[in-house]
Amino acid sequence: MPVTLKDIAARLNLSITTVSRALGGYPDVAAETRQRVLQAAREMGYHPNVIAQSLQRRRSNTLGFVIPATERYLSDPFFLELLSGIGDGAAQRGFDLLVSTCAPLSSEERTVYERMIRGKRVDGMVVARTRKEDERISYLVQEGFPMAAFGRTALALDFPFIDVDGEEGVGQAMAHLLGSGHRRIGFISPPVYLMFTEHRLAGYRRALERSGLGFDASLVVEGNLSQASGYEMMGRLLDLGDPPSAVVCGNDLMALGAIHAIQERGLAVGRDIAVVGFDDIPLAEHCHPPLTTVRQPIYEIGKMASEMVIQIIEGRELQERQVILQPQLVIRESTVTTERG
Amino acid sequence: MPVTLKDIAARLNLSITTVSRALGGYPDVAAETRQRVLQAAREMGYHPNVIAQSLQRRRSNTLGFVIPATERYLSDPFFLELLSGIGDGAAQRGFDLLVSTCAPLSSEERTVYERMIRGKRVDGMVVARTRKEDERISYLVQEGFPMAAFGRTALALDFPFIDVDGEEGVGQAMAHLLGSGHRRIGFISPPVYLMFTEHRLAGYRRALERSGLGFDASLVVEGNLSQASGYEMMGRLLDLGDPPSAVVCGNDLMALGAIHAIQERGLAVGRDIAVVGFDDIPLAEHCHPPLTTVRQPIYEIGKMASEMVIQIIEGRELQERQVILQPQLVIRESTVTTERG
DNA sequence: CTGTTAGCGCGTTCAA
DNA sequence: TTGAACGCGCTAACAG
Repeated sequence: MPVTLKDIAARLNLSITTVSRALGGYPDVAAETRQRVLQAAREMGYHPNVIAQSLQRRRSNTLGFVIPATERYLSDPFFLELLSGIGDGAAQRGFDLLVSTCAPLSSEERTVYERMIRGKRVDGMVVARTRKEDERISYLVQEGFPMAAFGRTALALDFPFIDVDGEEGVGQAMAHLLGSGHRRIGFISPPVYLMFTEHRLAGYRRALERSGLGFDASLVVEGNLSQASGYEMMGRLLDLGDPPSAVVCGNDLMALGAIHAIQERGLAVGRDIAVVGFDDIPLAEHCHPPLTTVRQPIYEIGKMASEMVIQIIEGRELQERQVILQPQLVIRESTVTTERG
Repeated sequence: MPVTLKDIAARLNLSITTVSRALGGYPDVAAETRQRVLQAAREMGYHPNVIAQSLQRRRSNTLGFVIPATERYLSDPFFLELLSGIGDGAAQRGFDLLVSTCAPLSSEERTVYERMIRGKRVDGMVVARTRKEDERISYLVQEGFPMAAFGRTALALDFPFIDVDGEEGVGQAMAHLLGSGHRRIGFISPPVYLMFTEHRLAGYRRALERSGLGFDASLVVEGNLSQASGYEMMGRLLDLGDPPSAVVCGNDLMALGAIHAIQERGLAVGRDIAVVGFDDIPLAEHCHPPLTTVRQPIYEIGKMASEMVIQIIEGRELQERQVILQPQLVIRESTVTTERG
């Protein structure tokens, strides 16, 4: 049986309240009494029952995060990095993290969020991979529930978020490719329902227009962020009568798939076809050739997001409710022509 | 304010008890009363307070999982797949999942486990990446706390686990390489403190001895499961006066790093040097060349593990307390000589 | 400085 | 079939 305040109180002939206060570090407790309580607690191996504390304080000290698992075999390292950022940020402030997975846009999604929130399981939520019309966000905002998102939406809603300027990021990538002489540049797009797709596509489009090349819809294909889809979509681009000499991918995973497709056809990535990704997951550095990509600090964003939610939960004002970070292009060999492929 | 049983009871002029019973599906409630309660609950948007339920039932219906995060930027897709398996298995049985990250072998590790367990936050734990002397397991066994592990230990402890026969898996890989004519085969080992290292190394060693080649310690190097270390360790093997013509890696991530190192030196993976991994993460199929690897069903193992823990929590007997699955070698182009590299 | 009382929201006796 | 009373373990108001 676990030891409770009651047990300590009984042993010391004190009231439960006094024990609670001594342990809680309240000032109105005799120094000697506090010592006795502390020692007894240690000896008896006391650990507070967090559930009981939560009920009483009406605070679970827990954050919720639902991983939008597109495929059954979820494998995007992106989420793991984000998850550890969120978890570490939470842990540093004494919060736990409750995690679920749920297919985005599915009917259960609402249920999963409701269960966490209405059941008082969590005090706040972190939302990732926001969508143009994001029902998760409108639900949370409507409920007035503490939250922070990684990403914006197209909704006219004011909520706390952190995002990376995807238009700028892809703009940098395009400038790099155009500067290297590329004139036909393809784009393997993420699903259009995602908000960041709009930004990244805008970066692509604007760069083309500014350079006077103009937008060519046949060079844009849509994948689902997995390597498999990057592989497939790159195949389609290569099958074009006049295939592109460079391709920008909506994320690193699709870029890896694209590299595979290119190499499988005996072409050299970098020399024959340049490839750019987005994210800079650790794999990007160690694939072959190393991937030029737009870096976003995923871990840090996760950490910031959980810190923001906790600030809100604790009723403190946020200095910055909406943060847009500037990404940075990391140039590696997948866009460099000296590469042997 | 959230609606509670009390609110429903007040509205219907019933006692809290009756409302609770009607909602809980107990038989001793008039059919008509039940209908009224159900309807009122729906109308008022009632959701049970899970925290209060947990306190009363002395069950949180939550599983705990601590990700052993070796690096700060945790990126092994292995854990994401395992996590989603655990989460799905738990969700199917009405359990939530509480997740933390913690560096393995660190001093905080004990604290993290204690916090979850002694605080009654979770009813059971899933442990992954077991170690030869695993303090997490000895702690849990000693506490008699419900748990299931992915992996065995060297401890003389009887606990529920699922594992994959790593000796057999590497044995298959070695048979394949030896059958292809390789005579100098390297091994990029996982950290020796991990239990599965012993099994996989045994498979390597035994195959060499059986084939009469004998074990050569200079062909074994130790990495830390990251691509970066696979890259580095492969470099060391290539720097040998008489480098191996094939290498077996302790996991896929290190294999990807090894491939990078090989290609960077202008050698062709498959033709010049064969590479085998372990895990079959989704990336293995879509790197270049596609990776020959020993497949273990990570998602399914995660699911089984959470199911096992829940069985134990619910006091039902386990049919199989200790499961050892047979892995399967998946042959792809990284070990096939026709590959151009 | 300490104890008594009350209550967080729920489930579970035991009577009626 | 229903309700009153109690307790899960803890914190907070108020006395003393």
